[in-house]
Amino acid sequence: MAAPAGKRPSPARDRLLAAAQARFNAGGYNGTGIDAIIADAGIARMTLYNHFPSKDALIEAVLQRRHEELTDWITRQVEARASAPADRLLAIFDVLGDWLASEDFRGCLFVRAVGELGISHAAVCRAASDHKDWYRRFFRENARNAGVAGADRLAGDLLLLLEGATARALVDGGGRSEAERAKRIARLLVGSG
Amino acid sequence: MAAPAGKRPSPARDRLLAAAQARFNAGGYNGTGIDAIIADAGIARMTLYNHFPSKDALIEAVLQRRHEELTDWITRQVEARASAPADRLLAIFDVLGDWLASEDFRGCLFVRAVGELGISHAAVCRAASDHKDWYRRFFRENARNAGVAGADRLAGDLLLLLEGATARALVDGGGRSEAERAKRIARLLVGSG
DNA sequence: TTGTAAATAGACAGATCAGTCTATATATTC
DNA sequence: GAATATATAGACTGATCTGTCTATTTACAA
Repeated sequence: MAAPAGKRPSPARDRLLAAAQARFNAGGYNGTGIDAIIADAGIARMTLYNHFPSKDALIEAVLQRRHEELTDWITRQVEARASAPADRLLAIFDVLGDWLASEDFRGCLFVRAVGELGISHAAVCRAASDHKDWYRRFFRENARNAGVAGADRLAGDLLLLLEGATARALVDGGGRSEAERAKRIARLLVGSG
Repeated sequence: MAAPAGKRPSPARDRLLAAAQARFNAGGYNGTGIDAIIADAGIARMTLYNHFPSKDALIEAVLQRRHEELTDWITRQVEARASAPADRLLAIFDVLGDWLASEDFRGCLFVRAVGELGISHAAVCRAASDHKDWYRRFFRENARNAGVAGADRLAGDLLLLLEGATARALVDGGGRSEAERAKRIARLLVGSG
């Protein structure tokens, strides 16, 4: 059974990344030990280090996995809810509401990674920046396709709203209503473009 | 020389809290060890534990200190920039810009504390919630005094903007322009009240 | 001066951490 | 069946962590 140690998919690697993501989400990065992760994943210690050279590398892989998982989910959810670009600009806030109101919501893994590890971890900062850029592109392209003037500015505005609702939901809960609040403001911005 | 161990001010206690705040800001809570803090503060290990029973208690004290420091500074800055309630609703975003653009800005210590320590630390969650509530009250009272309709809703909206700009600045920098972005949206919301 | 309380340096305990090593087991491919 | 590669349990290292203890020193107050 192949797998060049850290690249290709494998059952153990999948369980490892899933367990690590759940643990990091629940307990933070520095607050989560390797032992808890491998116990959850049901794998041996060396299996982790055969796939990843270090905990830092595992964190980066978790963020990459989270990026794909989250953007795929959002894309599917938005497409299922709206087809017109202008509608999709707002529909993403309904999807956001589902996430913020979900049981295990604990804020954005990327923002938290920058806050906790930050400065010294260039790869983590880049992963977070790339992830947020995905939303910016989502907004900008839908804004352009909707014929909205000032698509760049609008994209930045909507990204700020999305981030704001996420942070508010982390600290004080009420994720659904914070997402609705963001959506209402977004509608105003799209309309007054 | 008095000081009932953990309550009243003392030079050592002040230096300790200042050093702890700077270290937590730069390296996170779990990522910062006691040794680094006492070395920066230039105090003995036991001096810390004479003032605070645990690292957790120190963290809570740092958050309390930060709350007073930050809200005092914002109050003074806003009052120096605007006197009319309606103007103060927007002036706080200029003050925010100064903070987000400052050298050592590393996101909101309260949001980061919830993200990193969260769940298990009730006192930390409460401190963060209380801190954010200060902004909400600031917005709400100024909105009421400005005669704006729907002051409660507006307060929540402006708080979301403030939080969004802060998170955006942490991940991608550009604090000044993110604060200006939030201010522009805020102006729209205040106007369309 | 004498009494009281705080601050000091530094050793220490006990736990936990990331990461390494070994020897065994398992499963696939030729 | 033989060869190859991965997964396994678990011991182990060395570092780091929070928190404790002791013995000394400093400094203020009566």
